[in-house]
Amino acid sequence: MDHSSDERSVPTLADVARYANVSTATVSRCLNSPELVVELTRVRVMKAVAELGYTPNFGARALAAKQTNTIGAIIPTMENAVFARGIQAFQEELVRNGKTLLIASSAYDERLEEEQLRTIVARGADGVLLIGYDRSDAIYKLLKKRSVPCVVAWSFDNTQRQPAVGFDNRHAMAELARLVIRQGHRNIACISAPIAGNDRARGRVEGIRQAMTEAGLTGETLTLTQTPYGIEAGEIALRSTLAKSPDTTAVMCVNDVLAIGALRAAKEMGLRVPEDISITGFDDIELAMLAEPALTTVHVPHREMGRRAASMLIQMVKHREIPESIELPTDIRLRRSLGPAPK
Amino acid sequence: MDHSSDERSVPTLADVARYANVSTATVSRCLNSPELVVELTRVRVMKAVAELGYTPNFGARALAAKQTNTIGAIIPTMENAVFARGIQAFQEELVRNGKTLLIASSAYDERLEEEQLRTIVARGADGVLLIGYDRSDAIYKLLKKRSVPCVVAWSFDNTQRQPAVGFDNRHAMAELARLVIRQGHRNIACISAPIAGNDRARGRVEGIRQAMTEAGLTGETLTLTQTPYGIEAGEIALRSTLAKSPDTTAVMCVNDVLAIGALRAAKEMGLRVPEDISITGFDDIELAMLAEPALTTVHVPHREMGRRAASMLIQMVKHREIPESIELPTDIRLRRSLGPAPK
DNA sequence: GTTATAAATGTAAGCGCTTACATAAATCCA
DNA sequence: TGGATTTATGTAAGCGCTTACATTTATAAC
Repeated sequence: MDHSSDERSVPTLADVARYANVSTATVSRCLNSPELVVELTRVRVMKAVAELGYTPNFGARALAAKQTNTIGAIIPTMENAVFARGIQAFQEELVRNGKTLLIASSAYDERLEEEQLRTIVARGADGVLLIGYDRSDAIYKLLKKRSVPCVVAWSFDNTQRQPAVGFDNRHAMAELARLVIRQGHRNIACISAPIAGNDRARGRVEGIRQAMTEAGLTGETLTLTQTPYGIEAGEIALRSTLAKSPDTTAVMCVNDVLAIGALRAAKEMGLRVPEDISITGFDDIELAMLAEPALTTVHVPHREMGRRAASMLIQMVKHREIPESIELPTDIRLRRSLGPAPK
Repeated sequence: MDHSSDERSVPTLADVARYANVSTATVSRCLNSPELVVELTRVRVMKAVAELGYTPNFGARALAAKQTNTIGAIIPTMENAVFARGIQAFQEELVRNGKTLLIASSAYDERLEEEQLRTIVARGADGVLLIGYDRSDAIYKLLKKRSVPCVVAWSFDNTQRQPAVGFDNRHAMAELARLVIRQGHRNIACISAPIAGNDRARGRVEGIRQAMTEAGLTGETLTLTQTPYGIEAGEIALRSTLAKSPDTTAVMCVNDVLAIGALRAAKEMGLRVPEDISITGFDDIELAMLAEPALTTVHVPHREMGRRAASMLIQMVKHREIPESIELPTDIRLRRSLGPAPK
């Protein structure tokens, strides 16, 4: 079978030490703080490392050093381009700093998120990235108890204490809603992801409400439809929205994917966008620009968010201090899908 | 300083053992092979675990058990929706089996891939997922030396020895090319990702060539343009393709993203698709159906691929045997972007 | 050339867990 | 009922590394 422990087997620190004729401590130092070892020795040791093809055993290292150089991230799903992009940038920044990414997805499920966090913490992640603030207290407590630094991304709210890198969802959406209202829309509907346990979606919906109130649209209520993620889900949601409120002239979606679905459903129903109905999104994924008509949406700097979240986390791990949260700007991309309200 | 059994610090196995008044071995058994422990004791131990909030230390466990329950994956980039989707499914299947995903991205760079693999292996991944066959021998050797099981995804080629879950890129693209040729196209061009070190792209290009040869299109040579990934890159590539070969009537792209770019450039240049020029893609991402006109492409079951790759890897880790590779079917989605060749 | 000081290396004690082996308790069978 | 099994638990030896501390060697200061 596989007697993998011949002389062929995986070399250990001790093997390298023997081969280079030094102590294990010296080898360890060559690897971790080379400046403590005189050049001559260091060269000899490195040669031994190379010749034996030695790679440190992670478990042993973690055990002895109480540091894993691993950062965990729990995101709702990678299938959402927005997260995929942010996480890609996050990971690149980690690698640049010698960290590895441990990844898990929660499928927008709070219980699953907690479970995943437990395994990530048990694996000794030095820090964790979480999406949005909303989650059970148990999670924050666990993090605190194990003193694992944590940063929140995709949200920014200065009433919250968690360090975050994100943007103000409510504010960004309110801005867009004001624009919609300025176009004369009064019967506005919103298609949202489920807002329970999702402060990003909730913030966006609240933003619309806020803008409506500001504009004195108090008689009209906002027609809100909650739905899962996906283009098809957006299509269905538009139909049910129009069934509920046939007078709707503008549909604001909390993300571009739902908006694309809504756009499609509108076309299928023979409605012209934006002449008969306006539709807006959020995120500004590539699709937004490509849609027909192109989608008015809120642009979010996903890559920058990922990158800065990584830096922040690395700082927190290194210096054990709580940094200032970072609020990133968003801006509105005005495109054809938003037009004046029909008479 | 920290007498590790204060109530404040992280509890260890020994703490649990003391609390439950059993030996550490028994606690360990309760956690790993509960059937070896009599119910009464087990209940007591589990209660202790819960009350102390104990979580096993991963490093220690890995060190002692020589198993990490971690699976690594190195993908070119998560920003490509195709990989994001496959990896999401891969990860879900891992979690279902109690494994965690360690993820890295290579940015299509062979050297980076090797480096990432080293760190993943050093972290004791029990198995690794790689995309495509093409890579330096050093990588396969490393894997072999450390006897880390590895499966290749997104490619299937029964002349290769690596276990794989994928599809035959060449064959799938040849099929599509035959269709294109049957529509009367003779001046065909291809926009591809760089084919060096990318057997998927290369296979697809070869598929086109093969179909052309079969059809006796030997005089005509295939105009090949290689370009990085991205919609914009696709646009630029189309322009340069048409500059090189103005007679081109069909442009086959090796993925949908490039095709979308090409589509857009064609429109900008005032060309009608498919009346003036036909364009095809590969992957069948959501965008393909949404494009105007909708994109003819090859549908690939990305999620299934991810899921089955995970199962295969788990089997390999558990039973230490080399499984049969799995060839997944692809099928052509005929949509408006492909039409008969103009006169 | 001492001796004090700094630099380089070595020694060995864990880190928290698993598991082979030893021991004790429970069950079986003639 | 007493030994032979079987079942449950305990003991303790590592797993491969880091690092405090001890020791040796080089350098500086006089």
